[in-house]
Amino acid sequence: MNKKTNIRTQNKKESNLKLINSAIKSISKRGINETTMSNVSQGAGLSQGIVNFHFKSKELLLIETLKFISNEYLEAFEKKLRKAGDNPANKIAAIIDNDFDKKICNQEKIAVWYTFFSEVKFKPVYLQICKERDEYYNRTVINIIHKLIKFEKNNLLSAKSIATSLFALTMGLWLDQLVDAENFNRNEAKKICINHIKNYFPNQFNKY
Amino acid sequence: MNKKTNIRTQNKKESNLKLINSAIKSISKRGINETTMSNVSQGAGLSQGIVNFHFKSKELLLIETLKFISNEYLEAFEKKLRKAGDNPANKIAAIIDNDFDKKICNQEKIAVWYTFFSEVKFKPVYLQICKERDEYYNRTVINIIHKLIKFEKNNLLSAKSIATSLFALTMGLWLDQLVDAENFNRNEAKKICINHIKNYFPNQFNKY
DNA sequence: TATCTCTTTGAACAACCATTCAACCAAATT
DNA sequence: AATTTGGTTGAATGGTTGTTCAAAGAGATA
Repeated sequence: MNKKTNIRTQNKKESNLKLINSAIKSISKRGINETTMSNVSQGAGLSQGIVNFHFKSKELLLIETLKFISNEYLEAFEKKLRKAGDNPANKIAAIIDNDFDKKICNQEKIAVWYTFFSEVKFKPVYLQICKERDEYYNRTVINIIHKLIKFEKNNLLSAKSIATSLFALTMGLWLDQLVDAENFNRNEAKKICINHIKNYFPNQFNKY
Repeated sequence: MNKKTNIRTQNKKESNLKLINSAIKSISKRGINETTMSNVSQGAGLSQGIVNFHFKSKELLLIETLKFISNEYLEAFEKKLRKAGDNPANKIAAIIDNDFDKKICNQEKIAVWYTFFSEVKFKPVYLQICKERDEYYNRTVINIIHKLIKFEKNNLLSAKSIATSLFALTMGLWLDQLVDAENFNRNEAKKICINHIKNYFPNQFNKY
């Protein structure tokens, strides 16, 4: 029988996904320390020992969970970029749009991101996964900003610094959603980012 | 005998401080989950049961630790502001200077901040302490920006939004020091912040 | 249908760690 | 000097939780 239509393989994949989603929910609700194997398996509607069967250990489950949200981010990022066409200003706008899209930027996911951020200093694996995402973002943004600079000289900051600043601004606004949830506003956040970059390239962002 | 010169009271205070500093070190090295009472007491050169005597519980030690770095931040913030005089641009520059001062912005302290940030969602006490700091920062910055706007109309964003953006940018750059430690540069970070605000008020920041 | 393979169950286990506390000791009070 | 007060010690305790694994169940194979 074909491995892809194999019911067992399919079920296993499903259980895997259920467990990761349950882990996301639990981490965002309780944090990593108070997320237990019981929590995760119960949340997935499965039994105690199952997480160890699927992921070997709690640590490996956490790593897969981080990889999962990282991939989710990157896929959405690429998709929005492809849709944006060739215009560099539109591309930047698409990236900002993606970063504050409800699917990416919501209490649950942001809480999970920050849980992992807080441990990158002593968990090299977390650091590597986060860095890969960051570097991909930065490389992409730097390339776009080079094009913006070509059309509109900017003598205040380098492309690299502007990319860093946009990324930092985004991460900081994400944090706002955790610390100041009631006042956080997705559109306001987008506006802040757009204006930030518009200040460096007023002509190319005049329609925003 | 006067309570302030009382040797016991003095020693107790010293032990308290030693324990909090040891907690900061341990959290920044291992995170909260793997910071044990043994770790903390040993790091302070004291014995096992002592943390419970001083702080009642691990949770209360953590709360005091967060309060400690929060106060440290606010005190430095106020001090730098007082020194800056009345000019609003100088005041903003002083705030940025403080945020990336080595005493405030270093791997150890930032790691601790982010550890607590990551738990504000399910630890109301952490949230409250972080919020108090944030709100103080924001109120102060908004007031200064109102003055900047008076002298130099800005029709892109409100004072509130500009304050939010500066704070977010700062928090995001702090995060950079954790995730991209090798490339993080204190002066570059300052420059990014200054330029960000300079873009909104070019005339008042022309000397920066 | 019978056998084999892989997933799931859930009880048992072992390790870790926050907390407790009786005993000790040094400083304060009388 | 004698007594009281209160900070410190470190071993013992108890609860929590990640991990293991034998048994069971369900799908694949022949």
